[in-house]
Amino acid sequence: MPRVSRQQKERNRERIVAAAGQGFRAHGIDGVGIDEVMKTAGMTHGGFYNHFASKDDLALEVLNQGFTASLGHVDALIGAHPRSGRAALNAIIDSYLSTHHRDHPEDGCASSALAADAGRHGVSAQEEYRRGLQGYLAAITDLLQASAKQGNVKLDARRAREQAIALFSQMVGAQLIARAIAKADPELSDEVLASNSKDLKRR
Amino acid sequence: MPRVSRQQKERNRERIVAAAGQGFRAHGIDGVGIDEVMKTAGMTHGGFYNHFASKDDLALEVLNQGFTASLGHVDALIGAHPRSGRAALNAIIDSYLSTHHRDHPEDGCASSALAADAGRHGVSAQEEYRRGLQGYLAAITDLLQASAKQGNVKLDARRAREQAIALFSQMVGAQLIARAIAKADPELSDEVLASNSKDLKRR
DNA sequence: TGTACATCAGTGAACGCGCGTTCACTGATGTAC
DNA sequence: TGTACATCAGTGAACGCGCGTTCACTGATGTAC
Repeated sequence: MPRVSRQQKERNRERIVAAAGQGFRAHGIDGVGIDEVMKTAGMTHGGFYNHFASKDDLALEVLNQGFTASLGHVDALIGAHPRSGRAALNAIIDSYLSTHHRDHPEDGCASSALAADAGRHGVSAQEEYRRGLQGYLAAITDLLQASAKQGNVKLDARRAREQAIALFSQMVGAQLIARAIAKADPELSDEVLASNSKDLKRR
Repeated sequence: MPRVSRQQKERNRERIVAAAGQGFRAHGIDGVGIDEVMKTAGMTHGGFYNHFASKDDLALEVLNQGFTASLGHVDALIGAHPRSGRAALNAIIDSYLSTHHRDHPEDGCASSALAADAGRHGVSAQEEYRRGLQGYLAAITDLLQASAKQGNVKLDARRAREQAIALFSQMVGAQLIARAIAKADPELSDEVLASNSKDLKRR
């Protein structure tokens, strides 16, 4: 049957990245094979190397795209609350700490799903992670400043960034812990999400 | 040469668990093989199955022992500050968010090193994680209540637990993020630890 | 525009390696008398 | 206490499987004229 048009090739590449993104997030980079990724993308494994030099190369692309997608989601939430930084922040918190996000890491934030993988991978994977992280932090810092301004509270840039880091760290940790016990103790897992959500909104 | 005395066998088992604990924390459960664990423990791989039924079985033991050890460390820190819950809390925060802890996951907290692994493993691994988590939360809840009492602040049990969950989640998230970018951007990694430390102590 | 040829995306078999697990063997340990 | 035998912890080779990667092949796509 092959060969396939340039356009089709590009579509296929995107399907591979999408399939790998879901698989890697759900089961870790080492937890999913090329074979499975390609099958999910609707092809056989052999063609993989027409698109990527190696599995690591794919992982970099997944990190890159994953953060872009997540940041898009954050921007959409911000756009839905144009008048209030606080409301936008709360929407982000609710979305991030939802049970749905816990139960569907494959469609969720790359930062929580792949933090451990990035820590154990090479510099280039960490580069990608870093880029995504900076994006998140910038967005949250802006919201915190907007929110402070709207509430007539003083908040200098340094302090806003500090708080953004704290807030994001807490969301990531909460999600990881909630997932780590989701199967064994759903109630405790729910409690972890709920307590963090309450605490974050009180800040 | 073998066989070996009962006592020696017990010692060997402990060496295996210790070696696996360090390896698993540093590289993930899937990142270290039986062969490597046994070599580190000073034996050849064949004897492994005289001690454990499977690698998963070993992983459970590692989780179990790992949390016990970490909780012992926390207790020691608390013991060093018998008069002040706040001082003990700050000591825990400093220890947890130290660059040393970031750079030596193999000797560090099982909760941050193995959260992702637990989330992806079966119910029994999550059971162990849950047991350890409850231990941490109980210790922190107590400290928060002691600290509040010493400062003549009202803090009911439910609220103390809520804060303990938030605090611990933040520490775990901070460490995971710091590790995820440690090689690619040490400065940002340091900033993540420092900002979280400041923020946590302000609470 | 049509024809002839080169390119190359996807296929599926195969390779090589690592890893979890098994097994026959050995000889020191533990035990029964 | 000593002797004879059974047990079994560690050894190292081997097995089997999965996974990342390679490769010869095919036939549709892209291109040169």
